[in-house]
Amino acid sequence: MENDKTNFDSRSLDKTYHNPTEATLERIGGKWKTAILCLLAEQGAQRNGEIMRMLSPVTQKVLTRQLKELEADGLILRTVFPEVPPKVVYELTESGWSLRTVLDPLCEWGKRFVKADKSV
Amino acid sequence: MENDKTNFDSRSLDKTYHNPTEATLERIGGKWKTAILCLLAEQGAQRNGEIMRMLSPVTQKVLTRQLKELEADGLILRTVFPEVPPKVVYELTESGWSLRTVLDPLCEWGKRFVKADKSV
DNA sequence: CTGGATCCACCCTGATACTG
DNA sequence: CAGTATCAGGGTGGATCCAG
Repeated sequence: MENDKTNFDSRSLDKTYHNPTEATLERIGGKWKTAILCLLAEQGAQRNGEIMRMLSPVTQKVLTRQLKELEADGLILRTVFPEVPPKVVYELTESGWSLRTVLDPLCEWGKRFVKADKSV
Repeated sequence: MENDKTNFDSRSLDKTYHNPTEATLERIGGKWKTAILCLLAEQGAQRNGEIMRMLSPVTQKVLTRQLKELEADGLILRTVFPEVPPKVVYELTESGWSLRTVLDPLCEWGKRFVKADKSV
């Protein structure tokens, strides 16, 4: 009755993809995931509060979920420092770093598209 | 009362993106869009029925919507041949072709991830 | 052959309030 | 500071029937 949060890590087991791109998009497709990954890639390890501030209007709950999913997919590493007050740091894993080959073009194309869109 | 279908092309006007990647993902993020784009990139121009068969369990309505959105975003070109029976051909535009720089890494990473996932 | 119209169901996101 | 619980809303995919 409390394992209704683990639905996101069951997809990688039985899912059949029509296209390899689906596998990627399912992992970075969350609304804030690419922003998180880019942030960690550019700024290095960040605390929860830092990420929250950088992503402006994201709520704690949603951010936590995105982070948990990213962690479950092995893209980021979550480290808890046993201190008071609590301190949690997120950073990219090796697999997360390998996403730069995906995120960079994604970012580049987005910038070009938006620019072209405005110039019309 | 009949313009409730144009909601998908209004996002590019007022949307503020937290990250350039969002702009890209919003255009290729549909469930079948990457598959469509990859298909058109690899197989060239295709008819509606062809695409439908290639993407197996997609329904006509959903496929049509994805195609319309891709067309509205200027990624594919829709050509109607005034024949009986009707013949409609979809093909990539220049902008659509430029997406290969995004789709290729997306595809590559997906293949590697799935493979690594299974090898665990 | 191609595409529109409905109705439906699910998932994801978001707002708020609360806990350690 | 970090995370959870609950509830509500919107978007999106899907099944089916209908039309040119």
